[in-house]
Amino acid sequence: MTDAVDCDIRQSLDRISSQMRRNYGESLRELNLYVGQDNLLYRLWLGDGVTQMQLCEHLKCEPPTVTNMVKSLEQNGFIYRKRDGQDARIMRIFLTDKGKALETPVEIKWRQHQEKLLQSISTEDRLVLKQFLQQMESNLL
Amino acid sequence: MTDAVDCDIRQSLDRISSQMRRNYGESLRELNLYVGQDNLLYRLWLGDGVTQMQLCEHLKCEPPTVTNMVKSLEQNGFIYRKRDGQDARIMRIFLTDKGKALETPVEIKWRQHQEKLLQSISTEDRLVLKQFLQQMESNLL
DNA sequence: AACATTTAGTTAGCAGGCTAAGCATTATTG
DNA sequence: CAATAATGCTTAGCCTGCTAACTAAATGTT
Repeated sequence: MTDAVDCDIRQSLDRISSQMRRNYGESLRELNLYVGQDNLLYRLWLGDGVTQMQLCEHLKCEPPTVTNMVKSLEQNGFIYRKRDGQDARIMRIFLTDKGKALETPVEIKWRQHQEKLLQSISTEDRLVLKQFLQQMESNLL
Repeated sequence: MTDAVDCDIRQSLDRISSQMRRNYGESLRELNLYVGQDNLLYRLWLGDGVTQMQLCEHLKCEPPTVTNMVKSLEQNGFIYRKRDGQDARIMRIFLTDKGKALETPVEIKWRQHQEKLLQSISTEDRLVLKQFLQQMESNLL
């Protein structure tokens, strides 16, 4: 009995995350971005000149992933890389004007997507839901 | 105010799903499987000789993805493909003994993973949580 | 019967994501 | 000071996942 419920929860989470990714990703294509790249840019909008290791931590992914994402974003003219003067191992990542210009349109898309996800869930319920999610999040560590 | 909560929910979902994928995927590597392949096999454990289109529907993904997954699983000896006698366009997918043998170990890993995710959440709370997730799921369609 | 359309899968090429291995460069330590 | 270790990043190769364009087979239509 409880098994059926548990099972649904895990599968439901899977379905939600993949559908979220699909929908949001599709929406981002209108800005010439791929899903995930917005999160890298988000870190840069908070502050430029960050190292790739710092991007790793923010994105919670491995260095090769960041290498690839940075390469793609650079080729599309959203960011540029500059070797650090002090430490020649370090690559610092900066926004181009094109990259800066995306902040507002991405935020709009993000809000739209969020609204769609949470429609018809009251503010109180959202708080309850948030608790559950935080619980699961810490369970996974 | 509400924005902060909403934002946390979306990000929380993202973090949970990627962490789930990482943890469960890592666990599946012990069985020589990649995350997602278990779901394809799961469909076959319910019944063999399914077409790739049916696998698409079950996995909720596009045909090329199934082509790749099937190729990989075939190369690793978990499944085999057989052209349909009636309709030569159709490829029917069958489990090998090696593929059949994975059912129990995968189920064990799945349960372990599920238990970890939902630990310290009561049965009643799980039901409430499930409602929220189903609401979000239908919101995305 | 001949042509057009739909269906099932494949291929190529791209994205995010991973591991393993390698390469500089910097820091540590004998 | 020289050998070693740690750090930051890249490359190669694999995974799921996508779209666009293709092939081959079955079905519809004229």
